[in-house]
Order: sequence, then C-alpha cells, then structure tokens
Amino acid sequence: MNSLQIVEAPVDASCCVPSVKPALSADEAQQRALVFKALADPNRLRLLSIVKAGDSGESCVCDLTEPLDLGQPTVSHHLKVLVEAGLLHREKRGTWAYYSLVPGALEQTAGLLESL
Amino acid sequence: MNSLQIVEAPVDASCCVPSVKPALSADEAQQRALVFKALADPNRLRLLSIVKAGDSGESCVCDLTEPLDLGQPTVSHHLKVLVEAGLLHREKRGTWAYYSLVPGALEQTAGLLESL
DNA sequence: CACCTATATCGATGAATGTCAATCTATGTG
DNA sequence: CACATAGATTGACATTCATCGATATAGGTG
Repeated sequence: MNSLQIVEAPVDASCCVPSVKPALSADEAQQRALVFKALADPNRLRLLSIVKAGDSGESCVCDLTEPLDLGQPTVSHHLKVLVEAGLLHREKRGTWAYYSLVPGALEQTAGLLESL
Repeated sequence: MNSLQIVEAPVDASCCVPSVKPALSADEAQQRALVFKALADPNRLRLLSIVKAGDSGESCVCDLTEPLDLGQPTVSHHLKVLVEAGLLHREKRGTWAYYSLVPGALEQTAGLLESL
C-alpha cells in the first residue's frame, strides 16, 4: 500500500531564483492547520476579540466568562487552546490569570494565508 | 468672565474618530469561524496550496487526488468545503471540474484576522 | 489553621468531522 | 445504444471536539 517511494531528486533551485513556490508538504500543512484549528471556533474568536478590545491589553478569566455566556471551565479550556496555538499569552498574578495577545501573532497567522 | 461659552461639541465621536472597536458579536464570530473551519484541515490547506501553485491557475480533481494520497470522494468533499467557504471557485468543463482560487479571498480572510 | 475565591483539570456526553466503499450522475466515445 | 470515465453523493464508522458538572489547586484573608 504505502510501499511506493518517491525519492525527491536533490534538484537544488533553492539558491538563486525564487521560481515557483512548491506546494505545501504534508508536515507543513499539519503544522499550519494547528493555528487555524484554534481559530475555527466562534467563541475563541470572540475571546481574542475581547482581549484585543480591552484597553489594558489584558483580561482575566472572570471578565471573559460573562460576555461569552459559557461556563468557567469551558472558557478556561478555550483560553488554553489559544495559548497553545501561540496566539495568547498567559500571566498569573496572584489569584488571577491575565491573558493578552501575543504581539504580532495575528499578523503572522495572516501571513500564513497569503504565503500559501 | 464665565460668560464665555465653551460650547462642548455634542460629543459625537461616532462620526470621525475610529474610537474603540467593540468586540465581536456572537453572530459575527460564528460567521467568521466558518472560513477558519475550512482552513483548519491540513489536507484542505494543501489543496489550496496546490491549486495556487499550479501554473494554469486551475486544477482538476484528478490532479489533486494523487498528491494528497486520499480517495477521490474525500478530495471531492474537501473541495466542496472550500468552495462553500468562498475560497475556491468551481467550473465544470466537459467531464472535468476545474478548481481555482477565488481572487482576493485569501487576502480578505487574512484581513479578518488583523481586524479582529 | 480554616475558609473563600479564581482558575485549572478531569470525566462524561453529545455533536461535528474526516475518511472510505459503494453508488449515482453526467459527459464523453465506440 | 452500450460502455468508459470524471466527479459528486450517500451511508457508515471512528475520531475529534465543545460543553458541562464535579473536583483539584493555589493564592488571599480572617
């Protein structure tokens, strides 16, 4: 079944000409899909938006639970997904956990799209 | 002295100043999540990439099945998802179906991110 | 210490999703 | 017409995921 081996020839066009960009490899695609998976949920988009809209640049979980009309564990779960995707930064101060946008992360993700 | 009238402008910041953008509504978030759902799969990212990399600007299903190592129905399914997300355009000519990038769709989606 | 509060983690459950084999549709071609 | 081919659709199955209630952890306060 998976016995066929397509040995990539060492054709090295990588040096001078930008030429044609090759299509995404399976590994690259898998990697990039992770970020979009994190963005593929309306509540997570709202979380990012609320954090971004906050004037202090950061929000704690207690400020995020109410506007989303979700349980606290669910919000905590979504925030974790966003942190693991590299979109949010988490900082714990005292009893509270403050979440803020990772600088440039959204722009970088947007770049992933245009450079497909 | 205090007869001078500092006529306070009828504070209507809604016209000129961008002011603070409100956070995403539930409906807006739901809508935007649809596109990211379509992008949240490595094989669909590869499909977009392959179609984009093709020099003719379009690819037919038969050209997309092999590099992805997926069955034809599965590829057809993914293509449908991408079309419904507004990312791909489908044109049938004879027996073949040709898929091409919707012009500006990727850039517009990237814009969704930066304007969160 | 005991108690409260903010947040994270765990386990369960129902819904959504990716994949395939089988089948259907439509457009060729002899 | 009979047959072949490209592609879409259907139904089933396994996996992933969003959500919740219950519980754990950890910092603050008396």
